[in-house]
Amino acid sequence: MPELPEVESTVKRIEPDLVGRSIKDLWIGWSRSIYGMPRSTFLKRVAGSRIKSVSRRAKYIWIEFECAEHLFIHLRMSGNLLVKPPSYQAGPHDRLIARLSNKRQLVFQDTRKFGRWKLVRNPHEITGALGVEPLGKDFNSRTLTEILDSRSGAIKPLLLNQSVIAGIGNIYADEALWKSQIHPLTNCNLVPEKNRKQLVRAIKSTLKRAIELQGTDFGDDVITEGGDYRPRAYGREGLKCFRCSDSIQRILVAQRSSHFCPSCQERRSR
DNA sequence: AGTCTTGTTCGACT
DNA sequence: CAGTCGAACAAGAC
Repeated sequence: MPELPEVESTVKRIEPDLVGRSIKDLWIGWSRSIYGMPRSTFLKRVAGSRIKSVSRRAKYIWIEFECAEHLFIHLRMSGNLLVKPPSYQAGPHDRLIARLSNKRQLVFQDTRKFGRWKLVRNPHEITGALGVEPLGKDFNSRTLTEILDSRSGAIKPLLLNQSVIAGIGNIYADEALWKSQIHPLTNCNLVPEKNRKQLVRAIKSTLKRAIELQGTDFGDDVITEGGDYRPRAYGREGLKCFRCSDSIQRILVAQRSSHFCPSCQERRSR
């Protein structure tokens, strides 16, 4: 399940193969992977235009063309992007393949078909809806405090709200809360001062560490490959907490499974 | 064969 | 407006 670290890793991996190339043709295995336009329109709009940059904003891969078109790719649950040699033949989970000017192929694999490619002229159409970048300078204990004090609900759904903080998903939300010892149901405005500083540090360090390790690997996930990050809380229901050896619990918070240690993540709410 | 799980977005509702 | 809830998306595990 690609979140910010997996997206960042993907960008770093494919960027060198893409910059300076253009898209010559597009093979479509699942047309709904392209958001809101037919292949012909997509090709017409980027025809002959070289890729200027490949970057990341939140969980989006952002490909900018010299013709000032912007392609935003969201991997959702099972998406992955790979650059393959000219001889590569489409596999069963390949949904889109862009043939590049150097004959290599940008392959979009997506078992569950939730991922999307969206081409826009105005990048603000996508980025305008996104909150602060958690690894950026303007995410710090002062800005987090402003956010927390203006909210009444539980902390966990806030961390997942992309219009507030953009890029954290279910895995790293649980990880950051475990690290800063905050119960997922704690009301935002009741998070103690000292835990707020810890939370900012926990979010940044967890995301950075996961980027270094190229994300999290789940044996049961078909596509998401590689990563060496090992969760402390997420997916560890019934296993021992690495801090206090109590048993990690799983509960539903805003319909999302949330993993935490009942002993060292004290609940402050109600 | 049916149920459950998974992350995100969106619309309906309180 | 803030927040919750359910639906929808699709496939795989059991």
